[in-house]
Amino acid sequence: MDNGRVTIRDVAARAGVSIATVSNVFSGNKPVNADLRERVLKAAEELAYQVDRAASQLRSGQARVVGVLVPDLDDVFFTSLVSQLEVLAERDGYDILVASSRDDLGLEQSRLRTLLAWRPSGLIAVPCSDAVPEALRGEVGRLPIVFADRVPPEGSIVDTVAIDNREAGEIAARHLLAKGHRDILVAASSLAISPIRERVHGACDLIRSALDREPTVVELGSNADRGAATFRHWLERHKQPSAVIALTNVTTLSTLSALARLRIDIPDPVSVVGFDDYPWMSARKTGLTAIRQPIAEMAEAAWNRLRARMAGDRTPPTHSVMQTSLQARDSVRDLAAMAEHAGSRDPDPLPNPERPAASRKAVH
Amino acid sequence: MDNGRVTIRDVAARAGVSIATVSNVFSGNKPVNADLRERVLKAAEELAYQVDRAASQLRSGQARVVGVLVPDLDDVFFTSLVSQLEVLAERDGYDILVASSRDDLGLEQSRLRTLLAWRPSGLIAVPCSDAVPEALRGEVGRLPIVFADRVPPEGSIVDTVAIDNREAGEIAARHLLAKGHRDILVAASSLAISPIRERVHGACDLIRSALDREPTVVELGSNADRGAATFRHWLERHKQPSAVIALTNVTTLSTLSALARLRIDIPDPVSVVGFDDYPWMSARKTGLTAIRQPIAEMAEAAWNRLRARMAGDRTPPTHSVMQTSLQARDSVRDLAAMAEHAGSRDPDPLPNPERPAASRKAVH
DNA sequence: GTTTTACTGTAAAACGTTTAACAGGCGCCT
DNA sequence: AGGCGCCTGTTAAACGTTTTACAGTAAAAC
Repeated sequence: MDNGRVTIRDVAARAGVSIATVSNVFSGNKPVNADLRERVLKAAEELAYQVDRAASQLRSGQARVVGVLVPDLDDVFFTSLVSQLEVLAERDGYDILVASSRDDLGLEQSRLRTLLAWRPSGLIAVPCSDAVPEALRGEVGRLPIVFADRVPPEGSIVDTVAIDNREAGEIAARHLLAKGHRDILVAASSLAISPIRERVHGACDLIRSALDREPTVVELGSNADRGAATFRHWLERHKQPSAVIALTNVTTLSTLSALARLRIDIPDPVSVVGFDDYPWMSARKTGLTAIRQPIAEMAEAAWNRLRARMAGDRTPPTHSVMQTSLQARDSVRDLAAMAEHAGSRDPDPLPNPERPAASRKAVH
Repeated sequence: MDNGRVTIRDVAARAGVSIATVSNVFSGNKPVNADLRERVLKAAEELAYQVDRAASQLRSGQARVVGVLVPDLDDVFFTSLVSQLEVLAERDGYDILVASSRDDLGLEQSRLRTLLAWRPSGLIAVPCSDAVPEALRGEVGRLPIVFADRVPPEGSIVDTVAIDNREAGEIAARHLLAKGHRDILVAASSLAISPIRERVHGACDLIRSALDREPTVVELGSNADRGAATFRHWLERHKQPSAVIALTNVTTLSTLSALARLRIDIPDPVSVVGFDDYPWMSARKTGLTAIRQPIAEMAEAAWNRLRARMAGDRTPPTHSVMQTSLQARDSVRDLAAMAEHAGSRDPDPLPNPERPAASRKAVH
């Protein structure tokens, strides 16, 4: 109380006990008699004592803080992830240090280094490349690490949580094919990002095998505005597709912006399947049909894995793969039904060859 | 190198210097000879040494970490703020601990306490009530604190950064009045939040003085989906307004969702002025007219204030007030022009009595 | 009645830094 | 030549905890 910061010593003095006892009361490491505990808590309350985490961590090696690294804090997908993780961490008494790599490998390096300097109990990262970042090399065995969303397709040396990206692409493509679309454009953010590549492959392979035709792929980047400009440009000098699959929430935005700007309506003449599921997607006259990622479940899976590792689990890395599902709304036109109608065939409005996408995880 | 964690001592040994020298090389507190510094850096490099922030902070009292508390990490406005702050913090060599109060006073208390336990160098908070949170009482003089966005209207004992909420409401109302709207509904998130109250007052006062009529105010809460349901309910049992002012990005979403669900078009029969400026607002056929908050500038102002305080500034608290501006797009119908046209008067399509809203800050 | 055992509390030694106090070397001014 | 600063480096003492080793007491076992 002398200089302003009240320490364990002040509390001990006021309660008339040793500092070890105060420590035991707060850390719960050793049992302490009920009335003594009372005295200590009372003294602490009166002095507004708070254990100093730096000191505590220095001595014990236990940090109760986890680092969270994402590529972009302006992308709702990542902030949703962070939001969920914050809740889970808080529930378990952890704090989170968040850092953004802005999709830059150099920055990722340095952000990771500063995160590691805190000696966190764990790390959840959405890396910006396929490889394990250099800064993490030395830590792989030691520090609990979970990679989320962007994970090397061939499995990894650390625990991972991601969706089935290939399937996500397939679901989108299958839906459009079922609705009779044949001229499908695939809008990706960047093919340099492996999960995006997977989604593209999922969509393209399916389309190719169904239509025997190679679908066009455009890269719109990770910025909504620039992506919109790019896509507008593209639209102005190419034949209009009958449908576009946007493989990212940002590319969805880019796609919609460009179409809006060119006054091209949805779903006629152009249908759209978007990615992710956010409130703005249903806050429009023609609600957006989209591939839903189970973000909450991903966060939970990542957190649970991290918890297990932090609790000492030394089993080989696991790779959780979550299922995506199609949230059907109004942005896809049913060309098939129209064709049938035109040909005055059987009514049978929805010949639905889609398989129901269960949203549960499969652990390898 | 023995147990796995490499310390300053290992580096000192390998470089053949004292630990103080190593410390000086890394902290830069005292100058150290060029070749010695080289030796030290080389040794550190080889051992992959990283200074332990807990130990460093314990001894020096310097944390190089700031706490960031927001009410909701699922609200784009707050995550945008966090995103900007992360960039600024990174630039200046700080890390950020982020916590969400989920708009709950009790949780805010406990989150603040755990943030404070880190002995951060500063704190940027968007509090969930008007008052200075209990947990911060003791820190007000000591710890650099900046409140953002939600600040007590009468000024505060800590530095604050916010927009001119009253004016924001006025700008929205003025725009609608200028466009000939007379039946204006004000959609707020919660009147318990003081900045929202201010925005409501700004809009209502202006409308009242222009029309001599009390506008209706609805509270839609801070969750987009629940707000949409609430608003839908409201719309079903009240006379349809000619325009809606949504005073929050979330209420904007709620408003649009409800209208979309009821198949009510925008801007005819219902015009909408939204809040904030996000990509999804222009990714629609009728782009959304909205009140733009200068988030980047707010973050910068908050950070600069915090930096100054952290550098020892002891002057009385300042209160930055930023200007909002109207981003006009297509969601407001010009009833005035139509009326004129109908009366076959002068063409004069845009009698625009709005004052241009400069977006620069004023410091009190 | 003495020895174990169990239980609680304490003293003191860490933890890995920073920093105050100090020491040695060298140039500079009387 | 001796004294004074300045520069650079070292030693050792913090910082506020946790934790190990130990001591004292009471209950249980012999």
